[in-house]
Amino acid sequence: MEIRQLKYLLSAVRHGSIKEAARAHFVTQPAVSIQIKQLEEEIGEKLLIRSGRRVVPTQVGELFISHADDILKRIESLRVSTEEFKSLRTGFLRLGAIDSAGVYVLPPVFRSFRRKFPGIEIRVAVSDTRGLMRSLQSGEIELAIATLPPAGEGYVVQPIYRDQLVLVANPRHQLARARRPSLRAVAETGLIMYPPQSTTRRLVEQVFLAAGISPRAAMEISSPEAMKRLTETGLGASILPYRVVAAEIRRGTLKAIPTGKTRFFRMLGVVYKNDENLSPPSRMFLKMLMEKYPKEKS
Amino acid sequence: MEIRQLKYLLSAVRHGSIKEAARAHFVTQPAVSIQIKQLEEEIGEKLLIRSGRRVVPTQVGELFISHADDILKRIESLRVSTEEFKSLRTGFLRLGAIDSAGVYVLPPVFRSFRRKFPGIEIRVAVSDTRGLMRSLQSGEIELAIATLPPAGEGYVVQPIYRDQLVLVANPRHQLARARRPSLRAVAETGLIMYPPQSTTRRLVEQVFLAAGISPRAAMEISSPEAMKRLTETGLGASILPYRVVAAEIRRGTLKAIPTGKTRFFRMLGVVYKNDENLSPPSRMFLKMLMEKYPKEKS
DNA sequence: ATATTCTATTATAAGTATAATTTATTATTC
DNA sequence: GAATAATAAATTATACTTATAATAGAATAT
Repeated sequence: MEIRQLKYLLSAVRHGSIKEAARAHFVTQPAVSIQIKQLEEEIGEKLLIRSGRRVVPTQVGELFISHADDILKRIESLRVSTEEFKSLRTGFLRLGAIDSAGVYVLPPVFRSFRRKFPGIEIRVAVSDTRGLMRSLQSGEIELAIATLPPAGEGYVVQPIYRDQLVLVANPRHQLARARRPSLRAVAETGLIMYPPQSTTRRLVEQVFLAAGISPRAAMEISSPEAMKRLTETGLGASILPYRVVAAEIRRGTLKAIPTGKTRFFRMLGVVYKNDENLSPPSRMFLKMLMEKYPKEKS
Repeated sequence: MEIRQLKYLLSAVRHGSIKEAARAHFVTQPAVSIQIKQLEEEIGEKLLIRSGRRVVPTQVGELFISHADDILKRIESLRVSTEEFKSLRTGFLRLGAIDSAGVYVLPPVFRSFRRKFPGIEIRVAVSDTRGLMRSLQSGEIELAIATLPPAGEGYVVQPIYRDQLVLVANPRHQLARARRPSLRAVAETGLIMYPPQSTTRRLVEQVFLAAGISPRAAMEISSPEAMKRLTETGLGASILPYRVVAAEIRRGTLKAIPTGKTRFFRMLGVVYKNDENLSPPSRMFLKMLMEKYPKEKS
């Protein structure tokens, strides 16, 4: 049984003529005759009664056309759904992001994506870079906005945002009262830091290590918001994304401490498995993301 | 888009492997690879992610398999329906019925069944309910039209006909001459009854027992026609299906004796093992029977 | 750990077999 | 006798097979 045969049969019954059915499908009359005959042979029953000027379905023929009509409609519906999917009218966008990307980098892109493709459901998983890479590997998400460089091979990595980090402390903290504390002084004071596996933690440590200093962690916690609160409380200084603490600095509850020509920063980037297998929504989101944050040098 | 392609795709996803899908369809691996690739090219989207050891569907792939599954199920259902239809062109309908069902309930259904399916041979075994249940159990018949409730478990039972029973006697019988005989008088007069194992006998006895009376059997015989003849001869009164004695009452050879508010009746119903295993002719007969005698309350 | 086989799976290429279609013709029916 | 469908033979298209290459995990050694 072939889709073609069902189409021809349906057409022949609808037109009441094999000749017309053939014309409707842009084939010759024998093509239709043969296909219908094959179908009849396969099921072992006559489907059409050729009564001279018109062809009419037998009882089994009736059964066939009612089912066939349904089947062909469903095939058409599959076609339509696929087109809708391709044209981004429906579907899912599954991505993951680190905390601060979810808060500062993505929202404007989400907004314009939503406006352009209101039918697509956006699902964001927030985790640290390591967790994101795992989700990427397992296929839970197709895109990850993570701290660069991510661990793992075989990924496409595109930097999108240079995230400035800044040393902050409670204004009455000893570092805040110093004129311009040395890197060594900062290291010895005890910092509130990201956990050891964190990419940002490693980046920060590398800056210290380049100066031959090994920083001491007064406390470790993974949430930047929590780090901020603890720092405000005066538990220690911390090195945080500028955007996370910008409001507090303005308000005066945190003080930005100058670090001379030593600059802390991290690159955020989008990571994905490979171009070929991205779903249309992911592909589109990636495009819009790159337009918003044109390629940065890492 | 071809049925074959949908089958291969579905199979590849279900097995998580193109190789296995090929094996399941008794073709070589490239056959499946190529067909899926063609489908992908036709719709312009990747359907499978070939990630080494396993293949997994893309988002569009998911969409496809859910629709494809449905489409293939419907094609299968068309096949099955056709086969069922074909099998109604020839074959046997084997059923059993109690005497009065064979005479009064079934004939109109037989008539229309015969007209619609002239190629099917109808074989009716007439027996009492117990005998019918045995024949049902052994597979000699697939349907039984019996007195409810039938003994035995694991049967589907559908009531179809409320069979009114009536007390009759020869007009010169002592009960016939009484104004309105009491139930006790009837019991003591000695009745011509069905045999003790008969369902109808038990139903009748229950009515007497409910009034604290135990009826006496003047004679026991299993055929209602015989009971009727014996009653006409004046051998005793009997409680018989109204339809069996309607003509005799009209003719005056039997007299219907009023029993006040005590009403005798029995439910007739169709009994069968279970829906799944019914042959197409039986299924069709059952359908026509239920149309003729829409569901009754027992 | 890292690099290097090994193994299992999928993709590609070329040839073959199968099946669909066309052209030409014959049969059927009103 | 006009119109339509069926059949036959030839052609074209396409699905499949065999053989081989590419690829990605897993296993093994360094």
